[in-house]
Amino acid sequence: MPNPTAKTRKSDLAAHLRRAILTTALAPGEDLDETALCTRFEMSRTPLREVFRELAGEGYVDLREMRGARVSELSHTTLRAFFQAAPMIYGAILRLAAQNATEPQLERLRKAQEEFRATLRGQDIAARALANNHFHEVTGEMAANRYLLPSFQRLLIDHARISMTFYRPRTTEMAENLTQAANQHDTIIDAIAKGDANKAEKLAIDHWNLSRNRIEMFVMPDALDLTLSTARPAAPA
Amino acid sequence: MPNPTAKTRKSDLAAHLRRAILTTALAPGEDLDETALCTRFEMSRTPLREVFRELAGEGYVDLREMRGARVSELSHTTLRAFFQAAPMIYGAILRLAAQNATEPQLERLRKAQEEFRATLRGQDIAARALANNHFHEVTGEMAANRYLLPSFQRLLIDHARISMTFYRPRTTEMAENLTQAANQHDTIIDAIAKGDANKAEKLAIDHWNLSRNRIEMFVMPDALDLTLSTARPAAPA
DNA sequence: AAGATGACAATTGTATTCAATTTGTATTTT
DNA sequence: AAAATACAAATTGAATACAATTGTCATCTT
Repeated sequence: MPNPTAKTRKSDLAAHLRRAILTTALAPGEDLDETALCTRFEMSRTPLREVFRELAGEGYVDLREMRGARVSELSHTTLRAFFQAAPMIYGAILRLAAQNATEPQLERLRKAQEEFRATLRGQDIAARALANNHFHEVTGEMAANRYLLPSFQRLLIDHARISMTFYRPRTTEMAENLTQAANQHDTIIDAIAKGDANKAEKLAIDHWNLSRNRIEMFVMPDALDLTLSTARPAAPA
Repeated sequence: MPNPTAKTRKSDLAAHLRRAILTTALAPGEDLDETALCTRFEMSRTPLREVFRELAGEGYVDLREMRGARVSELSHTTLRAFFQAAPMIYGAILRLAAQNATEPQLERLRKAQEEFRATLRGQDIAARALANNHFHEVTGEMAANRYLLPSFQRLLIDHARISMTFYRPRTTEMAENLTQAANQHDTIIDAIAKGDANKAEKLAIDHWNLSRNRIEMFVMPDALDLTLSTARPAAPA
């Protein structure tokens, strides 16, 4: 073998791009320079462009005719679609996860949660977003439903990016919110381990409601704008 | 322009493959020969392989390392996942469609339904599957939710293929079942036109239950195999 | 004769080259 | 001076040539 890295260069590049996009190191809408990445990862344009198409299929990037690849957009309007779909999809994912999870998968979920908690003690919000993303990806695997997975993974991509955009905990209130999320992860693990599908589904919905509150705290710093949220329960005081 | 077809060859190939896969002219699991398709569509391997990756992202084909592309599998076990996900996703799609549909979209939906009814009078089951597929794709557009769409489109792919595999109406009973499906399409159009989200969601679930019954009529000619469907209402006598 | 080993053929992946399209810039025209 | 057009540079798409991998068949060994 002439180059020991030859075989993994493509997956390395894909992994790198995924991480960079999830952490918004590559911002939504940013375009990706083919030639720059070619030199950086020491490969020709052909395999690189194949990686682009692969990532496009997963929802990480958009490909435009004769106009190159760019990181998929994260517009204001997609937030609405996001919170419309997220509770339902994730409810279904956790319901199925509770029904189908294997012991090795559960072990990996516990480990993912451990690593997520570790990031709570630090200040690296990118690491935190990735750890949280990984936790949820494991639950997606557990569900083992090829029809739900593509939607779920798109939700996870944008969830990570929304986190990076909005969740920079400044107040103690928001820090508490994070701890609460971690606690929810624990109860989710518990429900899956017990095979309690109904509880798992309910916990999923709670988890996303918490997420929504956390975003609303940021998007609407005070209760000035009442046109968007009419009759919702107030964020936890 | 040296070749007038040059620009559309890729989309032509993609469209051809999609149709062939939906109608099972290309059977699930069948491998796709690169060189054969290259000569058939008069293009080099580079753009062809890009089309493969594109279709892989949409769920039409599977790409295996160093082992070529093949039409995505449709195993017996996926049927279970299919009917677990379909009612929920399609319920959500029709709910959103009722909320968001525009008048031009409604017009296209009515036209799609007309064409579907036309296929009921003929014997071309491939044309029927494609027309039905198109009807549902329009509803997917109406929903305009980028998170739900990828799952929905995968469901539609396999729904078309399952139709081609199982729904060859031999008995009058099954022909009636098809007419019923067409009638449901009409009521769905009505609910969307009126913006009745609750009704649209309910109709979606009914529609898939009818689908499931139709499949069960075929998969289980008599009630011998009870491991898959335990306590469900019997198929319409 | 059965299994293993190695060479060859077929297929897939990558690099390079060439062509077509877009974009930015400069010049010309009004 | 502003706008429009033409030209050039940069970027993207496709084709061909080349390298690496896999699978098959034949031969050799036990």
